[in-house]
Amino acid sequence: MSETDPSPSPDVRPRLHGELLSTSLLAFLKNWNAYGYQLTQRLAEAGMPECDSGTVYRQLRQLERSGFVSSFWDTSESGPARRMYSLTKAGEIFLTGWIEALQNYQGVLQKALASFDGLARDPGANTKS
Amino acid sequence: MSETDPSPSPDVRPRLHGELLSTSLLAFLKNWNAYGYQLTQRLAEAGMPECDSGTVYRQLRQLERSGFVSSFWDTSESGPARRMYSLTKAGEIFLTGWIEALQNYQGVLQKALASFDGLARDPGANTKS
DNA sequence: GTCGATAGATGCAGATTACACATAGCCGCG
DNA sequence: CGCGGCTATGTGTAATCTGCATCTATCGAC
Repeated sequence: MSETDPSPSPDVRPRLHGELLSTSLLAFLKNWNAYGYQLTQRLAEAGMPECDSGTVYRQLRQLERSGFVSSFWDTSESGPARRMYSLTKAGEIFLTGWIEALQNYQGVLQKALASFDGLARDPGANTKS
Repeated sequence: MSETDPSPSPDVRPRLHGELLSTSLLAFLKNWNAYGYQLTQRLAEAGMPECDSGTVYRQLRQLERSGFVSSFWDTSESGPARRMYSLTKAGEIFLTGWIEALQNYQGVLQKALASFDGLARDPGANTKS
């Protein structure tokens, strides 16, 4: 009971990044072409915590390297040139696969949380197998 | 339409790791004490793709360092000693926060996917601001 | 004693990240 | 005109994380 005090307090806030970030970008790019700055703002609005813009730009470049998005320079508007991104077919396929995997993951979480909810007994003698 | 051929073919399968892996472990440990080997198998059964056992062990040690789980050596059964893990209060709190963040993330995804679904028009003239 | 299954851990090369900082174009203001 | 601020993108670096292979050790069967 006494070790519920992690003095180093290591980042108790969940961070959404990695695949979560890149798939969010892909999702935004579905049905909508946008550039990095825009996506960064949109992500922040949507409630993504602490989205570093540098990371967003690098992720976009990597998504392009992976063939999931394509880009071109847009100089039609005033201001600095923008790199407009759009989702490719491969990106769409990847996104679909990810959403499936995510639903599976959620199912795992919920099943794990629901099992043994009130009856937690000997771990070695569970109902499985 | 012709660039849908990424020659390097970069891993088109979504991988669940990082926070997804660690939170799955936490979820399994809620209401259930277990050791690494068991969790690795459970994860694989649950459909987690490609769960490297080395990574699982390392994640567990790190979760312990973070104060989200605690462990002790269990030598009661026959066979090699097992390191039994259980969720701490901090781990529960973290897990709860993660689930909230995940639901938020899913909301972001779905909103992003739903917007402009059939009416994708000029990206510069969207309804936002 | 040897083999296989169980159980956990580590070394290493490569990838990924957060943070800070750098670049450049445009706008308004005095 | 000069200057600061906002837009927009990019990079350097240290720290972290990952997958794969490999290693140790215990036990039961033969």
